[in-house]
Amino acid sequence: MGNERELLKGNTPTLILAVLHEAPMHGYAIAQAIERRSGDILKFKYGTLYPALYSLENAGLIAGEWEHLESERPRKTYSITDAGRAELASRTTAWSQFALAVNNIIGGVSREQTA
Amino acid sequence: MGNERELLKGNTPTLILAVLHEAPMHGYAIAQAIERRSGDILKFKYGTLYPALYSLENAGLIAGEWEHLESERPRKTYSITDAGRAELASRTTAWSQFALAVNNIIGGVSREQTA
DNA sequence: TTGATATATATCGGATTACAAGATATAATG
DNA sequence: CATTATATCTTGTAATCCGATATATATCAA
Repeated sequence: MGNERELLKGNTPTLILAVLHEAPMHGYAIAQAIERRSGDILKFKYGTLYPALYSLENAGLIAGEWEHLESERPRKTYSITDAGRAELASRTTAWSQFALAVNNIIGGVSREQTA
Repeated sequence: MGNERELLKGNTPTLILAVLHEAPMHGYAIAQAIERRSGDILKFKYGTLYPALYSLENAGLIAGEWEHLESERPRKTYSITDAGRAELASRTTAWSQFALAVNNIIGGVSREQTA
């Protein structure tokens, strides 16, 4: 029953939008950015990442463009769209409310532990 | 794409263990306690609750006992076990780390909104 | 040359999870 | 009598993440 991995569910699009909100990036770099910024707590798997990118692009929240540079593998760089920024705002609000609600319930437990 | 419901994924057992950590309760009361304490942000559905209770009982993290009171519907009251308390501690730690990691990534966005 | 490692994208199937919907049943209230 | 609140339970569906696998290039070491 120790599946902390389930915690990620529902937050993948939020995290992708959040890193693209600061700079356009290609898939591999997005995964690295999330890992680095989370202090290696969140590890993005490629079986999760790429389908999520297609879904976001399909929904018009991000826009991808292929780059064919010489002496490098072709890669697709994504940028956040206006719709994506609106979605991000809505999702960060939802996350804050959710996190607050969870803390209200488990708060007593963690207070005990640190006491 | 507006499924905040997915946020709950993986946290259901944590929330149940957290409320049972304070007092034994039967299923219906657990759902109410979570709703109330979350300020009505978290709404527990019974198709989620009861399977989760069986799973937790099966794993030895909670213990259920039927009460057959006169002039009342039979109901099953659950208590948290020692193993459940250990699991709760582990899960609250995992949650705190996860929430911190997410905030590290989306933090910039919410700071913009409140600025 | 060969092997390992890092970069980079992509797909499929399995497992887990939450929820909607519906069934069942009692007590209290209008 | 009808409705609402209480209380438990099951089934099927949809969503999501991840492991595994495949492809392909560049670099570095043995």
